Amino acid sequence: MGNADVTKQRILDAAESMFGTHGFDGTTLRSIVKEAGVNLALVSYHFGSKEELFQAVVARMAQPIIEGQLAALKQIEVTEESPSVEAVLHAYIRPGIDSLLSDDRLASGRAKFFARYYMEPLSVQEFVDRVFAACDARFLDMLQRALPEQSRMQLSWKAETVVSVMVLAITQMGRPNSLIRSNSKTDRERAISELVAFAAYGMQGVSQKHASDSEKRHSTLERPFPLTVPLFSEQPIDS
Amino acid sequence: MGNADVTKQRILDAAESMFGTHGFDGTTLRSIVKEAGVNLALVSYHFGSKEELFQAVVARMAQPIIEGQLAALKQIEVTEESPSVEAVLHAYIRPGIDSLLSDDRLASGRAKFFARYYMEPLSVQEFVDRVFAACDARFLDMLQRALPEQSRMQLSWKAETVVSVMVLAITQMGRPNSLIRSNSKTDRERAISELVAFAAYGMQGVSQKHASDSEKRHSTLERPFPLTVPLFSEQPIDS
DNA sequence: CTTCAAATTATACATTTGTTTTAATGTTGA
DNA sequence: TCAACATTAAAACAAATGTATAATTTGAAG
Repeated sequence: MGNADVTKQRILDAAESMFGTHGFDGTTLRSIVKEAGVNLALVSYHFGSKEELFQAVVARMAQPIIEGQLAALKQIEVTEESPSVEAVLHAYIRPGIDSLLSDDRLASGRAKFFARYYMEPLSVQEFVDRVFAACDARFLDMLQRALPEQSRMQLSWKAETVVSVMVLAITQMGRPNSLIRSNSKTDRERAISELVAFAAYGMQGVSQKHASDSEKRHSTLERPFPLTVPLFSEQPIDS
Repeated sequence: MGNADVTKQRILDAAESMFGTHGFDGTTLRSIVKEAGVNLALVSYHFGSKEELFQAVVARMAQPIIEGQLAALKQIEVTEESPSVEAVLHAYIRPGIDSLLSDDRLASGRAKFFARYYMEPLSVQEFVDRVFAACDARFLDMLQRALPEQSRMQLSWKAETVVSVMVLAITQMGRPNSLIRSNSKTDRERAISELVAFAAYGMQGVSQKHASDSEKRHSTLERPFPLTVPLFSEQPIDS
């Protein structure tokens, strides 16, 4: 019935906040149900176990992010022949920021949760990786098209870095001297712009010392700017 | 006596690994003493409590990092009049990477621990912040000298970002497509160079949209490259 | 109103946890 | 040798935890 769904959402809300603040092991089911204002047994009843509840929280949070990212990537595919680094990064970063901060009531806990589960134990990390794997792979492909001169390995660790930076920004939101001062539209927009700029510049950074590595021949430092690299390689991203 | 110190180090080693892998709440004292091969009561005997043991682990790990960073910063102060962004970042990143990965036997667990406690609950984070506060403040001051046109707020969140990126690199060490493939001197050197390059470029990135903010007047994008504010000799920061 | 399955509650239970204690044994320097 | 420190073993304990169960309430269909 409809009322059961309300209860499930209440539990998910509380779990999201608690898991984010105290981690998986540091969170007790009793603290969750207390914050949710429901009975302890309802967790088992609706979700089965603590672990399944955790997975439900991840799934609920990941869905709008992934959907937004895929939509933005598709938008780029159809509108731009050769996407710029900024465009790709923007397509990746904006849905993350917007989704995580959309619900004012949940923004803080949601940010903490998202940040935390990137550092959780292997089992948790692998689960999260699986959830985002398909979307991240497509993002990486697009990034490769925008930066064809960089090796896959370089792009890979830099892409992970972008995620980490984005998560950090959300986590620190509201703290003094943080990038996102408040969860307002204007602050979010500025943050997205700055994050994209930071990441785009960083992506272009190639070590001089080891620039003669096996995988790459050119250092972007040796070439004139523009960040935006013209691109002809076709290979459309399949569906 | 001397033997007691050995025992304490054994406990600290095991605790470092366990806390890193499973977090504070996810780690039991019994698992620690089992891995250390000592008796359970010795934790209370030598450290008092689980929390005090944790603090001891943090202190032991932070000390060489902070010492290395301060030494490198001092080196810059005396040798260069106007330090480059790269030099400052190098002074910050190298001691972190080197210290954390110096002991092969502990490298993996130490990296995990270091990465994890940046995402731990408020109480833990505040404790860690206190440990690194003085050193980080000096780093930020030096960075301000290298990038005088950027606001303190911008430098602050970007500096935090540098830490996060460094930690991420260490955490992912050894994984496929990660920046640090193995804990060898050459891989470390390359990683440091690439991290510095990434961070230095990112530091220069300033959002175009909001470049007319109250705090800053110039966008680095509007100026001709070079990233490097005058830098003549990249002399090795030895140890 | 009755019925009945879904939803919720209160309670119980077995485990694990951090911590402490007691007793015995080992180690080391004076 | 003496004495202080270090280590081990075993046990105990209260508190907290995830989970399971039986009882109760709810709400809508018949």
